[in-house]
Amino acid sequence: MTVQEPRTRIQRKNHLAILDAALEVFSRQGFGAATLDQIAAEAGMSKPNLLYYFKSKEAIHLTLLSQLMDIWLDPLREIRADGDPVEEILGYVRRKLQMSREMPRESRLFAHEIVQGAPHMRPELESVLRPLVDAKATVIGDWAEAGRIAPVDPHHLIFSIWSLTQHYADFDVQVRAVLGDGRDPFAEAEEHLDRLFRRMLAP
Amino acid sequence: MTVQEPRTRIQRKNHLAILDAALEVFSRQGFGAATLDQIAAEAGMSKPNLLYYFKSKEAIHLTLLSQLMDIWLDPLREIRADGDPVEEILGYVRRKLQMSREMPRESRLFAHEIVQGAPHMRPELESVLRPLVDAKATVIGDWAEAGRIAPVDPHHLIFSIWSLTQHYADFDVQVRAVLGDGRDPFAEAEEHLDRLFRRMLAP
DNA sequence: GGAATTTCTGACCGTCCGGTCAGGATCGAC
DNA sequence: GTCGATCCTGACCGGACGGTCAGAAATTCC
Repeated sequence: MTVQEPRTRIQRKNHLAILDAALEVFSRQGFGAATLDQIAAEAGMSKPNLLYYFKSKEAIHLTLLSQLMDIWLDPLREIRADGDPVEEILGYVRRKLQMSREMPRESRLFAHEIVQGAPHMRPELESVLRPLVDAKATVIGDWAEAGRIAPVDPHHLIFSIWSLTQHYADFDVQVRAVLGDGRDPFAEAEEHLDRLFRRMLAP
Repeated sequence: MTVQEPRTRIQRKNHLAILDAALEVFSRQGFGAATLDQIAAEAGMSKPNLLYYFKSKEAIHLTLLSQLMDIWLDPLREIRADGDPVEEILGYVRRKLQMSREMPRESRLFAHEIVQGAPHMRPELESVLRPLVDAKATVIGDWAEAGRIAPVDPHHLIFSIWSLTQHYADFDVQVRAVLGDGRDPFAEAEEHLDRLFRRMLAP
């Protein structure tokens, strides 16, 4: 980011416009295939003006990714050790599926980054993602040991939740091609996943 | 493809070398971000020579994708209506997970294509994927109605199998970053998914 | 209303991209 | 061993790319 804390009204507006346009383009095409001209056009400004606000294509991408990591993990942070185990995990599933529905661009941006080997995010995977997952895995592991949910590998349970929910955003085209028109993939997914996890976790 | 059925020994060798190199590069970077120079270098030949065998970058990509669709669906085709329901579905899960382990490049190539909205595969999703999935969904639906497995939406069950197994190939970097060194994600996944689907499907 | 600052633009640059081409090297059949 | 077909290369092309720059337009502040 060129400017750390946008001061003027115009700066705030254009920063947002650029980041939104970049999210649109990066999530559709990936970082490498996206072009500054596309982003500039999507944001309704000229390329040099775009580069007045962000010093490079990479800078835009990094800003998006760093904002994303926090948003992405919030639903996981909400899991409470003192809640009802099944309902806590099911709540997490529901929140994650809702994010796939409401923020599919963010999901695809993340997918692009990881599929390509996380060239810009590897450090944060280790320093931010892993500790949080480990903490919550401990909570889940304790629930399993106490017999409050069925025995399960907590890390792989979390992977399962990620993959099952993000699938509906990242592979949206495939899901809709298979289901055909006139169906609501996300509504069906909510019921399906609710059933799946209730069965899986019932002690 | 320039040559429909490679005749000479050299043609066969170079075709394979190019397709393997292209799979490597496309699966890492996606179609748009990959370059012919990278593919040529990976295949150990010059760019003009590469273009002697395939008439364009797109032609290589399309060849890979059309080969992929068949390989990809083979495990699904193997599901037999006259087998034991739970074991048939678990066999499918196992075969699919094995593909993630042994063919992660193919998995990622497919992921890139779908995440980007399937610009080259949309027709085949409708004409090849959907009919096959519908057929197998009918089989699974019959099993559920007969009470031989628990009630489940067959299409979403198939989506679940896809997402849970492909996750270990496509998001390999993330899985390993979270699990840390010295673990075998695929071995753990096999046990985890076996448990998950047995619980989910038990009548 | 005018100076200072911020915002914006058209023209441009070097590089890399997908692809072409003329011709040279190599191979296989006889 | 020679001759035609196949295989391969260096040099090159037009276009698109990320990014720069000098200066014009708009905004802000007094």
